[in-house]
Amino acid sequence: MVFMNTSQFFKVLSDDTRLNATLLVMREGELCVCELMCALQLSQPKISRHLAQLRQHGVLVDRRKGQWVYYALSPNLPSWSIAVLEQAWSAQTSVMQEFQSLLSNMQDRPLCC
Amino acid sequence: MVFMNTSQFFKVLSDDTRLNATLLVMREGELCVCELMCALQLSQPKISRHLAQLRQHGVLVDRRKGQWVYYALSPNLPSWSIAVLEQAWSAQTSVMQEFQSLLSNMQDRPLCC
DNA sequence: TACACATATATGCATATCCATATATACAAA
DNA sequence: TTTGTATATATGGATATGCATATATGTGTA
Repeated sequence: MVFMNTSQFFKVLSDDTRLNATLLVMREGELCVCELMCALQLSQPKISRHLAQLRQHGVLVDRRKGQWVYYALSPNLPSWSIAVLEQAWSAQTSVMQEFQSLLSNMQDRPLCC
Repeated sequence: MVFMNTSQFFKVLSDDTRLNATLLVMREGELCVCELMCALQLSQPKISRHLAQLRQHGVLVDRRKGQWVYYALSPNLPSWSIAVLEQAWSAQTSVMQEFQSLLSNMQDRPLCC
């Protein structure tokens, strides 16, 4: 779904799981589902379902590599939504740093390309 | 409710009525309920309910003047949320201009201070 | 002044719809 | 088969909305 109006974009970001996953993916470049499970400490079906929503609304794109599916920010996002995500990051910095810390301490982390 | 986390802020803006009302109020400075009814072409109870939500979440503040209740952006909004609203305006400019046009054509518009 | 009425806004209630979540299961790759 | 990921289903809870009504203020009239 390429087209998205403004309130729909906010709606997609109105859930903590989706917001944190999006910001973490933005900052890290690309993350697979198991990395997000570890960083956000959430169950696999829960993460997966929210990632599907983000994909369906054109916020994230996915790419399978072997057994893993990696998610990244969509290259088609308009500049205003990137700017909104940057503002959200600035409002969330301290929380996001905890997620980054959990991620960097992850055991058996799959190697990104 | 002064404190608001990031996803809650997005949730408040995730509805067209609330988003458009907030942006219009931001641009016009202060608007009463009947002006918003006219600009957004929506019923009074519907507008009133959404304005109440915006007030309860600290996005708008209200001020009664005679029979009218005027709404304005809260002076306590953090800068990142102002920046988000500005981005939203830029994403919505053409639609918002139609609302501004309806507003300027309103008959018997109450005089703002 | 007192009273009736009009206008602007808010709210209680009922209802329909949407959303998040858990559990279980399916699919895909190694 | 095992591991990683997606999805179907059921369920509880939140949300939006319409209708009717309440409240608050203003206006006119006697």
